[in-house]
Amino acid sequence: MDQNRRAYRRDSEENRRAALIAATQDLVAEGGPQAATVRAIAARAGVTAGLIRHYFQSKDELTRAAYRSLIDGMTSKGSDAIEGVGAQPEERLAAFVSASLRPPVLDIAAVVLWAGYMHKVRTDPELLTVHEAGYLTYRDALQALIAALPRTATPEQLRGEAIACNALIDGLWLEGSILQHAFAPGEIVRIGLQSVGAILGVDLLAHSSLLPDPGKILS
Amino acid sequence: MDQNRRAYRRDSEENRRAALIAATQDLVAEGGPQAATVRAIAARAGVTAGLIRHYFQSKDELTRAAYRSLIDGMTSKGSDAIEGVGAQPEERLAAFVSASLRPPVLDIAAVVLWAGYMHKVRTDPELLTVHEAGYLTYRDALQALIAALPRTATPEQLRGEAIACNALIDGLWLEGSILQHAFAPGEIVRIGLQSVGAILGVDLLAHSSLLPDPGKILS
DNA sequence: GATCAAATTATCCAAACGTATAACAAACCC
DNA sequence: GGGTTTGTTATACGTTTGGATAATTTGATC
Repeated sequence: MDQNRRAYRRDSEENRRAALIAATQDLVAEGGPQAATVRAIAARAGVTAGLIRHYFQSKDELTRAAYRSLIDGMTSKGSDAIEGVGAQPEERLAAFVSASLRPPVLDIAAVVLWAGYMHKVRTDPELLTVHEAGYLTYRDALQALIAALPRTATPEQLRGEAIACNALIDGLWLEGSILQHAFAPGEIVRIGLQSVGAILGVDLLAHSSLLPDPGKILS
Repeated sequence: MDQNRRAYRRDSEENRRAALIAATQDLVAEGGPQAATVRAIAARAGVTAGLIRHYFQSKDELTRAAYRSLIDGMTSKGSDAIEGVGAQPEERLAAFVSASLRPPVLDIAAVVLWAGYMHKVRTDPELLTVHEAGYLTYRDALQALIAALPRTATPEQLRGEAIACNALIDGLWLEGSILQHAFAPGEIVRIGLQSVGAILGVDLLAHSSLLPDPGKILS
């Protein structure tokens, strides 16, 4: 037995894969794609580099898995927010929009992480599929909420409105995250609700508790 | 004289720096930040790697210069578009919006290039300043066009509207570029004009020649 | 046309990269 | 509790990285 050999505990495939994916995301968010080397990922996950290739065919495959995990997480956050909210359509839409424009979604680390994968999304057809599926899932959820509003709208109109509201949220998410100091607390959410309302011809501000937890916002 | 030594011509500092910056942008757009190695950049620019350090203190400084160049180029495209357009406020705003949602701005390579710098923007205070300056320049130009509309609006309202319209354009630019095939030709521009108009309470579609060059759009 | 500063190339270096493979040991089975 | 499996570590390899420095050629000056 080698005294200098590192002690370790076996773990389930599930846990190891999750740990490696989380480590990858952390490193990309902190230091960009270049920081996510196999050695750094392994160190962050508390294992040695060789183990990566035991669970993933290559580093690229780990990268793909990490991107899938990111997209799944981000798109689900929106839908999670409308669970437990009242049945009033305006209220539900407002909750959906608000959740996407507040931490942990509105977060510079999330933007950096997302942007770090952009190039691979363009290059790798599989990742483009993941991106598109995530985008459409989110947009469809948004469109369903819009369709539930007490208005009459053609399918074409609904599609355009969903695309526009989605884009508005994306843009606010981007700049609100990157230039956090350039906006007042709650300003991004307020502008989002106001503008989505303007696009759809409804008043969302009236149907949203602008400060769902004032204590936390001030802290 | 070494027969094998590479032949070369002297060039102005201006040209060399521009060539190196252009090569850097090309490579980042094509293969992501990792593809922009000093050797690849030099090869693309038609020189040898050592020359980079002759004109830039380090690779990082070249990277910064390339990002500055990108931001300057993108923000100016919007303002360029309203030159020569009639004096009618709606018409000018429509031209500004349209230009930002069409090639060469609406372009997956531009998005990938922009995203490739995201991490450095977060890390490097100098790049964050460049980003913020570019963002504010564009938004201020937008706000000036909005202020010129035949309406009455408070400064606070104007600020919010400019932020919202800017975000809407950003979001449409992003998804319209990445998922080009998911939208009909001209759909992004139409949705942009329609939604910006809805936010501001004016009809931009009526004031824009939706197909400024139908032949080109169909080709 | 000899001189000379500057532009450009060539070469070298230590470090870090992803990957491959062999050695080891922890948990499980019977 | 001995044997087997396989999760995990250790080590090595060839390549590429950004940076430093030396050698050389260019174009301008006088």
